[in-house]
This record gives sequence, structure tokens and C-alpha cells, in this order.
Amino acid sequence: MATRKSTPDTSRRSERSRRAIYDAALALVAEVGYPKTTVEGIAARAGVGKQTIYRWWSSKADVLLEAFLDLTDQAAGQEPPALPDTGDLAADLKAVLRATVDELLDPRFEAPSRALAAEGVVNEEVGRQFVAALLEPQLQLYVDRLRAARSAGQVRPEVDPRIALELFVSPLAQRWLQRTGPISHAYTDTLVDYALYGLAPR
Amino acid sequence: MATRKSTPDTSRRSERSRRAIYDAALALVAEVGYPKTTVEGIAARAGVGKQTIYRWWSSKADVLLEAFLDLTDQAAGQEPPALPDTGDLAADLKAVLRATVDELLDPRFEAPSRALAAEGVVNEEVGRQFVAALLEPQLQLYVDRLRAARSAGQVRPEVDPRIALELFVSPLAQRWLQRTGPISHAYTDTLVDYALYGLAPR
Amino acid sequence: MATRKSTPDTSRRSERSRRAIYDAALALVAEVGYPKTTVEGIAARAGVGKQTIYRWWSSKADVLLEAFLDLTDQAAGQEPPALPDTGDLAADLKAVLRATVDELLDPRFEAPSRALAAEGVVNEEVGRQFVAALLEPQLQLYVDRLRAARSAGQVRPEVDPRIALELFVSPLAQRWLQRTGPISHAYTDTLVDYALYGLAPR
Amino acid sequence: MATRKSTPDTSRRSERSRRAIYDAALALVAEVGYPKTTVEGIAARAGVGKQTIYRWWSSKADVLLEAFLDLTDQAAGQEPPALPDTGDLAADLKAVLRATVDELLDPRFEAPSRALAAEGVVNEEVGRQFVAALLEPQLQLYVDRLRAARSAGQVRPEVDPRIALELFVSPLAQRWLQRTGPISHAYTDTLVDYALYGLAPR
DNA sequence: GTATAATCGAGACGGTACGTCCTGTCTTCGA
DNA sequence: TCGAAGACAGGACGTACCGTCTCGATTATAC
Repeated sequence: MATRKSTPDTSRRSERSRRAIYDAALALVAEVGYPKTTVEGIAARAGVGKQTIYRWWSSKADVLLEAFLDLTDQAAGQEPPALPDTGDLAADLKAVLRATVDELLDPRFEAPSRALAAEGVVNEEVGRQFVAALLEPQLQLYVDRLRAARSAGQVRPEVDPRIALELFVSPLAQRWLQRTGPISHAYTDTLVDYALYGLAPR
Repeated sequence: MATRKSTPDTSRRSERSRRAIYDAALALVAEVGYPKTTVEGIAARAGVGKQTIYRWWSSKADVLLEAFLDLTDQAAGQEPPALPDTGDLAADLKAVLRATVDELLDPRFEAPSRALAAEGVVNEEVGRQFVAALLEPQLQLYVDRLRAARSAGQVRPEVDPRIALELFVSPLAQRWLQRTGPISHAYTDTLVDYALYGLAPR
Repeated sequence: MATRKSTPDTSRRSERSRRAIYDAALALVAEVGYPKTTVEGIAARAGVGKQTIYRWWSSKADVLLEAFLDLTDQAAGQEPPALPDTGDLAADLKAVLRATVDELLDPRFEAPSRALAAEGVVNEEVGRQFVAALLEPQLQLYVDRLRAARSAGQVRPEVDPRIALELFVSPLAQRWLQRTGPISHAYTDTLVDYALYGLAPR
Repeated sequence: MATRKSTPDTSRRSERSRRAIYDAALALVAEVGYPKTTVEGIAARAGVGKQTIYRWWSSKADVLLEAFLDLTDQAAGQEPPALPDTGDLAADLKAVLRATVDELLDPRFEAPSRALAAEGVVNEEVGRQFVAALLEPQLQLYVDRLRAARSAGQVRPEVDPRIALELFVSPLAQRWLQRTGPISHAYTDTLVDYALYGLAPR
């Protein structure tokens, strides 16, 4: 009477099925969009019974979240877990944001991350996980870089890095998410300049 | 073939039904959330035939968008269509953002606007309408105010107001939408200060 | 608030769908057997939504029962609602039972009636309906004929016709239902002879 | 290829499990009915793996058939394998049929035997086994008793005992199976009288 | 008295069907 | 002619079982 129905045995889980489900979920979201992606469709495409999905995940959002995390974990393996620090804060931030722009425009990432972001807006549980697993680690890198810059005297000492980073990160995020404007390298360069030196004349 | 199927006679439209549908849609989104809000449910609650909804709107997102626009139009009627201009840019921005914070925290607005924002992230058509009808007019007020400030020499002449406003608006939007952090008056005050005077020491 | 969800409006029912469902149900039972006949299969074959079946019937047994009743009603229209009465009771009974044997061996009737009988054995509700709608009316004809014969002095006056008829009807029914033996014209002739004149020597 | 998959080693079979499976199957059929009795349910109740069932039986009908045979074998051990022969055919038949009536009304036997009969109606394989293992041996006892009576001159010499027995056995069977009428001692007494002495006046 | 091989409890797996809910279209009837 | 009502074809939901399969962990002969 140890094992409950609701907690399946992880050690006997089929790795093969999990991979197939990740692949199918990502492919379907990319091909037909999130709303038309169904659990039934994922199961069929993965060659898997529906129950195998419901056994390990609670919803299609949950499946996609894990699938996307898996995808980014693979990609993240190659990158260093820190922002570059050449001593030139503006240049470093611009470089990183340019890379982010490129990633946001990569159709391979666009469909699933947009879908997850949308789901997260409306579904608090998914939203929290999305932020905790994907967004926050990225933002923390900016915090670290800004803290270093502050120590080097390139940032005012009373500035809170966690808020400061939003000055250039959030505008990009909003333009992408809500399509309030185009995103480009020039745009993010401008954001960095504005943020570092302010709008008011010196 | 006089009357086409796709263009019902607007003059005969029942105002009564439209109001009932708006109310039902907003109430349901607030009560059970957007995903569990269905066209059938709206019709039943409004005491209306389903066809009456499909005759005038194309989807539940469309219904909710109009319902929400109607709601905000009522509220907006009382406000002036411009930001205050006391001559003190920082103070004016802080005041407006404080009001925005209050509105974002108002549960009456939260459910539907969050729902629409989420739908817009994933559904380009809805997204464009949402931005055009709700977001862009608001942002334009900031553009106007910043332009006035620039003329008054309180903002550097080379600054693009459409980008500049994102430095304090987008961080607030992202914290609210994606729950990346708490929002408060102190927070938006800080955003305005950082944005106007920059992160780098003077 | 007159009409309840559970009582759909009969007057708006689609005759077309009903016929298609009857046909599909009977065809499927004949082709693949009762256990492999599914509501989903009936709906697909009839070109009908599943809900249209569940709206009007409670189970596949219920569908099949009505479909079969409809089938027999069509056939029954041609027959007279009484057994022949030539004055020769034995001959009349033999003739009717021979016809019954032929019907029981007709594959068009076999599959659905066997299915219904089986369901009725285990499902009291279906069983009662099956008996009331199909069996009992038939048996009543024997009761009438036996009563007439009793009046004519061909049957002992103290004999209960409702029990008497079972002496030749039930053996045939059991051989067919439970496959306890072959059925043929010779067999039913013998049953009539045994039943009328008894097993004991005269 | 020494050992075939399809022929498990009988000598290593767990007697304990078999008993538990019989008990679980009979209990479930009695409690929830045959259709709601599942292989999975039997396995869970018996504290047995599903494969242990599928290793030794081919279907739930097969399990129940064996379980019921086992049950009746226990009961039959106490009875003599022949009908009483007091010299009075009518009395002997009435006594046996009264006992049968009692058994048919015993809820312990009713659920499983009804379930098996129903399955047998629709599933020829099960039907044949059910008849061969349970019905035919019983009927053979009647054949023997009638043959003895025929030798004693109490039954017409040209009467076929295999058909004759159906005159009183089948009506009882049909009333029970199809609920076409109540069953009682008085009823079976009447059947015997009618069958032995016929319906026609002497 | 151990090897050793099959059975055992357990339960994940690919599937199929269930019965429910909702979509978007269509038809009927009343105002 | 529009509105309330709701039947319709269709399709996805999440659940329950099917029958197969793969896991250690007992057994219980056969060495």
C-alpha cells in the first residue's frame, strides 16, 4: 500500500515515449499553432497512447513546458552561464540583446515560447513555472553583470540591478509578446543607450 | 439576392442582447476564467441564442474584446484624453503610472484584460486589435507628453519618444503580465527615475 | 424554464438521422457482431455525431432494440395479427412453428435478435422491453389460438394456454438461444405432437 | 525452441492465485454485474497481476466459466449423479424440477449463471462450452430417467427422450432466462403434468 | 542445497471506446 | 427579418480497460 495510483513509477518510464512526445508537441505547435495542438494529436503523432501523456503530465501546457525546457537545456549546454564582461557595459549588453533578438525571431523557438508565454499569462501555475525555469535564470545573468558594473563604478551605486535590467529587457519582451513594435538590433542598441544614460539631458 | 449572409442588418440589431452578451462575457471570464468561458455559456447566461452571438462576432475572443472595449470606454469617458502636464515630467509620469498600477490591480479589469492579452500573444489577429484599440491610444499619450517635455528641454532632443516611453511602461507591463515581480507605486516611481536619469553615474 | 436539458424536443428530431442510425446499427451487428458494435462505429457509419445518438438513446442496446423493433414492425405490417385457424390445431401450430424456424435461421434477423436476447438476459431493463415489445405479442397469438381450440374441445378444459404454449415454443427458443440442439421443421413438428398428446401412453 | 509461449508450465501454477481469481470473479459478477466486471478488477481484487490471468485464461468469460464450474463442482460433489427413480415418473420429475427452481432463485448462482448464459448466446465458443460443461450433463440425467420410464412402459415407446425432456425443462429455462413469466414449484408441477399427459383430451 | 528458470505481483505501454462538452451551422417558431 | 431555442455533424476531452510487455522478487522443481 505504498504506491498510490496517482504516483506512477518513474523508474519504469519509457524514455523513448517521452522523447517522441516532446518532439511531437514541439512540431505540432510549430506547424498548426498552440490552440490547434491537441493532446490527442500529440499522442497520435508520437505513436503513443493518450494515457501515457496523462500519466506523466496534467495538460498540454505542461507537456509543452517540459518539451521546451528540454529543448532549451540542450541549447544551453553550449553557452556559458554568464554574460560577457569586457569592461564595456554598454557593448556587452548590446551584444547579448542582439543575440536575444535573433533567438526571438528564430521560428524554431517562436511558436512554443509564445504559446507558453500566453498560457502563463492566463494560467498562474504555468506562468510561475515558465518564469522560474526560463525567464528568471536569464534575468539573473543581467543582475550579475550589472552588479559587477556597479562595483566598477559604471552604474550608480544606489541602482537596484533587478529593476535596472528591466529598462532594456522588458521593452524588447513587450514588443515581441504583444507586437507593439518591430524588434531589431538597432532597437535594442537604442534601448541600452537610453537606459544607461537616461532621457533627461546631462 | 439582396441581402448577403455575411452582412446582417445592423439597424435591426437588438441593443438589449448586445448589452446582455457583454455583461455575461465579462462576468464569466471573471468567474471561471477565460479558457472555461464558452460561447454556449455566454449565450445561456445572456439569455440569448447562440446564433445571435455568431451573427455579430466571429469568436469568443472577439466578443470579449468588444465587451472590454465597451467597459473601458465607459471608464475613459470621465478621464481627459491626455496626460497631465504640470511642467514636472517626472512627477507627471509617476502620477499616471501610479494610477495604472491601481487599475492593473483592480480585479474588475484584471481577468478580462489578462485574458485578452494572452489570446493576443498567440492569436495575431486578436493581438493586433487589442494593441490598436487599447494599448496604442494609451501609449500615444505618453508620446505626446514626452514630446512636450522634449520641446521644453527636459528630454534630450535626439530621444525617440515612442521608444523612450517603453523604459517605464514595458517593465510594468511585463511584471504584471508575466508575474516576474511585484508592482507598486514605489516600483513605478523608481522606474521613472531610472529612465529619466539613466543608470550610469552623471 | 419549461424544457429541461434532459428532454430534447421530439418535434425537431431528424428523421433522416434516425433512419441512418437504425440502418447502421443493424448492419454493424450483422457484420461484426454485437460486442464489436460500438456507439462510435454506429455514429460514424450513419454519418452522425455521437451526441445525436446519446441525445435520443441511453445505450447501444437501446438503439438496437428500437432499430430491431422498427425492422419487425415493417415486416409485421404484411402479416395478419393472428395465427391461422383451419380447425386442425396440430397442423396450424406446425405451420406457424415452421415459419418461426425459417425466421430464426434468417441471418438478417439472427444477429440483432440474438444480441438483444443476450443483452436482455443480463440487463433487466432491456430484457423487459424486449419481452414486452417482441415476445409477448407473439405469445399472445398462441394463447388466442389455444383458447379457441379449447372452446372447440380440442384441448382439455383445465389447461392454461399461457403455460401450454411454452411446451412447444420454449424448446425451440432454447435450442436456438443456447444452441442445445439443431432446429428444423421435423423437430418442431415433433414438439407439437408430443405437447398435444403427451409422453405417457394413452 | 523447447518451451512454447502458449503453453505455460502447469506444474508450477499457483493454486493460491487460482482460487483468489475464482473468488474475485464470482464476487464481482455478483456485486457489480457481468458487464462491469473487468479483468483488471478481478486481478486487483484477487491481489494478482493481470498477466497471471491472461496466462491461464483467454477472456473474462473464460475465467468466469471456470470459476462457475468450480463452484458447481463443489456443490455437485454432494449430489448423486442421477435422477431419483421411485417408479413414479411424474413425482420424480416434479421433485427434481422443484430443486432446480430453488437453485435458479438462489442469488449465489443467479448472477454468474445468467452472465454466462448471456455471453453464450452471443459468443458461440463460450456458448458451446457452457452447454457442454453445465447444461448437457444435467439434461443427460433426464434422458436416462426417461429411457428407464420408457422401458417401464410409462412413456410411449416412439418418444425421443432428448426431445421429450425439453417439454418441461425448456419452459422453465426460458422463463428464467428471458423473464417471460414467474417460476415456482406449482408452475413446474403443471409443466410435468402437461408434458406427460398432453394438452389434447384423452 | 543450491542453481535456474518459470511464475508471480505490479504496472507502463499502444490502443480503442466511452460518455461529455463545445464548436459553428442550420432550422423552426414567435414577435 | 431578427431573436430565442436548440438539433445537428464533428471533434477533443479525460477516463477506463484491453491485451502485451517488461520488470525484479519469489518459488519450486531439477541438478
